[in-house]
Amino acid sequence: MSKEAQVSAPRTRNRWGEGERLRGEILAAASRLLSELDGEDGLTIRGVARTAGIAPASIYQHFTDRAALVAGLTDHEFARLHTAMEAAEGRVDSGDVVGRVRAMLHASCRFAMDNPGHYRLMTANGPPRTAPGVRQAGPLVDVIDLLVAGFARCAAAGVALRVPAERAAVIAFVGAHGRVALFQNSAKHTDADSVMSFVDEFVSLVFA
Amino acid sequence: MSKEAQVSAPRTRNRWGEGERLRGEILAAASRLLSELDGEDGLTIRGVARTAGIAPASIYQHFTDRAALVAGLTDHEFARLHTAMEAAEGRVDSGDVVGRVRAMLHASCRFAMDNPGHYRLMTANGPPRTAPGVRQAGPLVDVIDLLVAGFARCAAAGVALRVPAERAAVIAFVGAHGRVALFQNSAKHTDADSVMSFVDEFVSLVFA
DNA sequence: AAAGTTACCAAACGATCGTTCACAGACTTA
DNA sequence: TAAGTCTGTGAACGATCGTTTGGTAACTTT
Repeated sequence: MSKEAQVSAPRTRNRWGEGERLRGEILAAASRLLSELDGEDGLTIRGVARTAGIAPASIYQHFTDRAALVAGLTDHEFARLHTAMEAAEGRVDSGDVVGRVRAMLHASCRFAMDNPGHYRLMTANGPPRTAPGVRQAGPLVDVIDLLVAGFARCAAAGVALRVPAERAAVIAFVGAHGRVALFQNSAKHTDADSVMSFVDEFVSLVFA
Repeated sequence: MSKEAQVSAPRTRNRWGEGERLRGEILAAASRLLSELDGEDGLTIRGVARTAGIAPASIYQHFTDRAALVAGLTDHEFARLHTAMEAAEGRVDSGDVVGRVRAMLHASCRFAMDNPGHYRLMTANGPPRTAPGVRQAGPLVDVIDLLVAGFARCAAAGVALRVPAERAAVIAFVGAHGRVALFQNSAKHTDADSVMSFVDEFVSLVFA
């Protein structure tokens, strides 16, 4: 990886009405950059512009400032995680309700382990300000709700839970999250499978 | 918080042979700075010098560069956590082996919730490079070992464990860690007590 | 008192950063 | 063809950064 990303072609402009497309390219470039230099440092306007092959000024047509960029990137990555979990769930036979929950958790772990920089970004920054008293919202809660729904389907299918579905979802997610965090801190990253089985242990723990 | 920390007195020099003292002051200042501007950004050489009331150049007598500074700060904070856990354990009657483990976990959670910036710094950066094959070392493992010892003492005292002490320690720590991470992401930080009871739930889970 | 050591700082270097502003090329409409 | 709009840039601004260099004042030794 040299210092300069690439000088390449002076970039083919987007056509009319496709100005929004650059926004996606910027987010993709930021995502790529975050993979290489993990840690929120280095995620600079100029750096993103460099890896996207555009001028720094061009970013300001889509993001008002750097904070908006990282916020947009965070949303983007949460959306990726969300769809990855849904896709994983969809690949499991719909009769296997427990397997579907496990699949979602596995997908979540794999995402976190494959994208440590993104995961850190997603968990490091607090949620958007919400009015007090109202139901907590935000992308993280959406992810957990996915699990809540999964556990609720288990209960509905006759698989007994030791705790309410909401509680089970938090336990499983928290266990997976913590185990992955421990994984990130371990020098040997070869034991990815053990993370998965650890998560399975947590899941089987909430069933009666 | 104004931009300039304080211009105050031009600082009273340390006496002979007490040059090492500045090192501690630097770490303390860095710790303070990390509390106010949490997030590893802003933890700059110049910023630390500012809050310590010294010149940026003075830092280089104790830390070769910025990386060494944050490494030193990380060690410093891990040591703080370690002693906090030991102190909490010591405050519980030594006959109450389970209570001592719980006290350590509670202390760990409180530290993490009280010092989100420090906690992030400690968990964000991987461990120091260790030769492959050898026992994993590093401050994080030392903290977990504290829990392993605590659970082992439970087993030795006749309190049956469902899993080996090492496993129990990881489960409890991972649960606590994940729950705290979730807490950090929640907008309402008023439910600190619920974190504690959640952790207790994890602990009681590993006992037969 | 002279020499040496320690503790610390002022000033500057080059680099990078976020952000703004005026402007240019491609395309559409009139 | 002329005017207007959209998509993107080049160049510069002030600020901050990490780090180095060459010192100075205080203190200890001789």
